[in-house]
Amino acid sequence: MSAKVSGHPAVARACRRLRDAESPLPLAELASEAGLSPSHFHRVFKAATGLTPHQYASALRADRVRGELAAGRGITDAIHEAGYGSSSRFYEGVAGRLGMTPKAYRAGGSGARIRFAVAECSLGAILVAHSGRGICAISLGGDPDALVRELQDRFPQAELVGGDPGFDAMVAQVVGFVEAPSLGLDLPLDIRGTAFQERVWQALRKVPPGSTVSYSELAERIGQPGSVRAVAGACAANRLAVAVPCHRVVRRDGDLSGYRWGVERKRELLRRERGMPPRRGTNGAG
DNA sequence: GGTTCTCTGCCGC
DNA sequence: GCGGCAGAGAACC
Repeated sequence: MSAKVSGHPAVARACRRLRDAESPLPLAELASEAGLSPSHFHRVFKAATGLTPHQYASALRADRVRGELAAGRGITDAIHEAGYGSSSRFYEGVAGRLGMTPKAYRAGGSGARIRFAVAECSLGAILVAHSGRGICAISLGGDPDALVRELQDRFPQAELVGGDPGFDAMVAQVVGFVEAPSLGLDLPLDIRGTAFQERVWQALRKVPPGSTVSYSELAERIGQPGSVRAVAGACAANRLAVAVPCHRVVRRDGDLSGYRWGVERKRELLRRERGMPPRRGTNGAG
């Protein structure tokens, strides 16, 4: 277990440097501060964080924009404050980071179009939502209406489009994946989180079906053994059931801990992934 | 459109 | 574990 986080104080320091830096830091500079060659530092950093230094830095910048926008700052100011040299550069990459324009983001998703559908699977109702970039929500529950309300709460201003017939094939693919996670999901995901959350989610996606990790193990895997609570928080913030397999995180003592979509569903997912027969009475439906 | 930087794979120590 | 290099691709101007 307590896999020692192989000599990564350098990485932690680099992360702090990136956080504090006003302007982008070149790889060579980070590496020399870490006392490593650029190529080796790059490898070590990615192994520890799940992101390359460059990806990590842009995730941080996007965090800052989100923070500035959430604080009600003007869009141009927010982009500038976050460390983007020019707004055109920000807009080039923003679709990927925010999933929508800054104006739309600030307005709670207004103008964004989110297609969704609710289906039945063996775990009850399942909602799948797509932002145009990728799947932005997969949620499970007993009551389909509640799932839709939850989506609406999350994107209060977005235009939610349901019942799109062209959407069925994709939903079927997601349902198939939920029924058998080991098959993998061959669809792009629209994952949106803070830099830290994205690291945790990356690490989660590397946990193979049928196995579990503890929160502290996960914290070690992202190179921050002291951040167990933050890791648990990031797991809890996951919006993509099964695709980001937060159900594979359990307490060290074997306790299942919690699950956004119901601890019974977590139990059932884990049973299936271990090749055990499905249990009756888990799903709300039949 | 050219240059610089990033990123990865591979090999050597 | 670490360095270095090559080649492809992305970022930047």
